[in-house]
Amino acid sequence: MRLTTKGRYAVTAMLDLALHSSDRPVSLADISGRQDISLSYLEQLFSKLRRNSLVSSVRGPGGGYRLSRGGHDIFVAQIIDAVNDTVDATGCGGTADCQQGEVCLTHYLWCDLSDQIHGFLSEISLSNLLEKREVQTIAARQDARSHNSHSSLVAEIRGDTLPLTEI
Amino acid sequence: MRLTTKGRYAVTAMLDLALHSSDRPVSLADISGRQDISLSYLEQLFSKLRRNSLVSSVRGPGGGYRLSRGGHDIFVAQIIDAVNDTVDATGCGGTADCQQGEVCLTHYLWCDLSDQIHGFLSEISLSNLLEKREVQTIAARQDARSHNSHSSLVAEIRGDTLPLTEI
DNA sequence: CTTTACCCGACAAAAATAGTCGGACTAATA
DNA sequence: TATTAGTCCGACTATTTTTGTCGGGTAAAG
Repeated sequence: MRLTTKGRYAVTAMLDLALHSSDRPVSLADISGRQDISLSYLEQLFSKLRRNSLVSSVRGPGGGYRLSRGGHDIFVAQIIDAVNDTVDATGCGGTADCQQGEVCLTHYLWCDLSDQIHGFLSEISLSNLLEKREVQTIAARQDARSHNSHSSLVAEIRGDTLPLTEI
Repeated sequence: MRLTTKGRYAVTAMLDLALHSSDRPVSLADISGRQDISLSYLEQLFSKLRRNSLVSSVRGPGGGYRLSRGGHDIFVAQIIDAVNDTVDATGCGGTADCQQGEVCLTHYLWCDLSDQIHGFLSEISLSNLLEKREVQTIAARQDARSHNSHSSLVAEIRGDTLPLTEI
């Protein structure tokens, strides 16, 4: 599990897709214009997203992409995994022949940590983000003053009460 | 919040330090030998760890590094943050002048997601890992057969019951 | 049959990662 | 006091990943 700008771009694009989905598919040019991601880069990302059956494509004029299933069934972790093809992450995988036992221990440790984050992001669906985001959009227009009103968005989604100490 | 091998190296090294801490400080050469991380790279990492007051150093023969405070008070998130100096992460920070409102929305979305992960990793201390890891070491020696016995280490630590679907 | 889009592979610039090297400085100890 | 084991530090480099660009395909609508 890696967390880089690549995954962020993918999540952003997928959210844009969910946000603008209707009867007509959404073209990458539209997403590119709205989200300020280069068209060619979007093509690469969506190629992977399509191969991982997160989106389906429609070719020709008026074509574009659609979510392959409902936004409630597409999770942030799936999107990030789809664009991060190098799932190796550790060097020695599974049957690990790292020198002594100790190296393997920290290796396993990291895998567990990584898996936990994965599990965490597997709980947040596109719909979760979308629904809250719509509310947020309206709220942002209504009181365009308090710049910190977004700070517990995901916490609200998950119903957590984490204190989120000092980022 | 980024999640790369750099952070993994740092966490691994810090865990090694906690594991071998006694009256005498631990030299980087020792950690390098045990964890198979190049000495020079460790020097870079520990330079940042020291500047972030996660470790303290003792120079001269018999010198090395010590945890600056108890392992129960050092958290995974702090270690990862310490070695990832580029805390920018988003391009437009805070007062964001991204084109329209929409870009800012996904921007904020990602910040929230990132903050959640950060909060998550802020709950796991070095001691948490160390304690469980010792148990794990013994367990690994006892039944060196079932290769999947490590799969819910962190879940156990946090008392979660996440189903950890398909990694 | 032209246009609009997806599709695809090769290429490339830029950044981050991972590691090297040489030379300081510091303090224990022989 | 000379040696030695360690941290410290900056510069340099190689490799990989990110972030694209480019050129040419293919499919389908009008």
